[in-house]
Amino acid sequence: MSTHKSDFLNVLAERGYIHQCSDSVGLDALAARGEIVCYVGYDCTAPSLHIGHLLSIMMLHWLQRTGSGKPISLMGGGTTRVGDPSGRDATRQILSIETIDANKESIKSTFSRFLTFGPGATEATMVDNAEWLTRLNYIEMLRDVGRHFSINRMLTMDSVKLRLEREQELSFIEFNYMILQAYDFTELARRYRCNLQMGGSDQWGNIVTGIDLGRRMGTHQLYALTCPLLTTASGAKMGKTAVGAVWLNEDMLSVYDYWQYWRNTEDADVGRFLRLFTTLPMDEIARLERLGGAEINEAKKVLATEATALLHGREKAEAAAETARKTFEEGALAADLPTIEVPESDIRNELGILTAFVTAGLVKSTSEARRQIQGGGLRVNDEPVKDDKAKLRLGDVKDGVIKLSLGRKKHVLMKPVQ
RNA sequence: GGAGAGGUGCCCGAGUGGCUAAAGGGGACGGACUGUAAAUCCGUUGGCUUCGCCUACGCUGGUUCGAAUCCAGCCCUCUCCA
Repeated sequence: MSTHKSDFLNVLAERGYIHQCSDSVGLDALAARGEIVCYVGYDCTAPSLHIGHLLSIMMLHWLQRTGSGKPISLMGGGTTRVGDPSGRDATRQILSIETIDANKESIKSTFSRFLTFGPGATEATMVDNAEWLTRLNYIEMLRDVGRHFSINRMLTMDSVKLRLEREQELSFIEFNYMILQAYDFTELARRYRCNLQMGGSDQWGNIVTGIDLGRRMGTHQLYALTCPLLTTASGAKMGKTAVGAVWLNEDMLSVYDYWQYWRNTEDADVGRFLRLFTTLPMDEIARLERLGGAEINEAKKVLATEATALLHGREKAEAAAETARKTFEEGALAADLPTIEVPESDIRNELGILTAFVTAGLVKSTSEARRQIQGGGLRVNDEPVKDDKAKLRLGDVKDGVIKLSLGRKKHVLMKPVQ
């Protein structure tokens, strides 16, 4: 099964991370000598990375873990000001510099969970391309870099071509994105002897453009490695939950909800996700994958706990598992469920059921609450709500809380406080 | 700058004066069935102090008893031409 010389490529291959590679033989040789310096770029378009970024982070993790080289996580403080058109139908909203900087700060912490930072040969580094991109001079840039780009070829790149075919606007600023990303690659090659860029399969064009630019500008040989764009077995894009995107920052998605996301994996995805999103040994994964029928739920729990432990730490992951066990398997009240506090006087004065569910954040509006009641989707202390004029009273408080539920899976505890 | 096409709810898309809170589809949410899965079936999908009221079809005005639908101006997108 070991088709490569290096642990790095063997691990990536057997776990299913590899989509395309510009030169796997050449890259394998570098990896075997531990000479890879690899970067992945992350745009700062939101205050948190999400589950879609996880694959490339895991690849950096494995690079470090196999001792094959040095990971660099590049914050796109500069490129985010331009906006990547790849995989986008419409122009990105141009973000303010303050927003980008705030996002950048908020994203950074995620990496320390997966990578060890430091000056060593296999220790990770974090850089921000604003550092060099914002200092570029337009005319110099055109002369030194721009002359290496052929518009003819740029127009054939998917990120550009798709826009044009769909008759969606592509602004000049976006058109420049790939030039900046290509330039980043050469800049990192110069500064850190970076020789590999990884990313999602939608980044292939941008990365290969960078390799090309490197050759024309006389850097050492550069390599590209992309991971597949993930969808679930039934074809849906990954990363959506009831709550919204699956964020990696804890303040945007609770550990419990993150655990739940993995727990609800489709049967057909369990093996694949165990390989991609946990670091369990392959034979253990093979064993879990063989579980059939209802037993596969055990594998899903392992997946959830392992994946959560990587991001949030084992202690929190196990607490989430325990909360889920109490809630689903015992039907008991788990104190760790999301809790909101309300003044006790509100409940003493009888809180309207509609308002209560809106306050708890389970529904967006009282109208939605009404509809959910009609459809039988709201419960108080596990009893279905039948009347939209019902009130919460002090008598509903059990063990200090009132349990509000939307559907079978979403629960919020309402806690009266003085 | 000129000519033409177009801007509808989360998205796609029908609708060319009242029966339109706006067909149909997708997505999403809920219910049933299960295994906290998938598939399937059913329901819901603007807001509120909900047997009523308010807000909504790019924006602003106008015509009309009545406008998403007609008129005027403006903004934006696309195609062709200069």
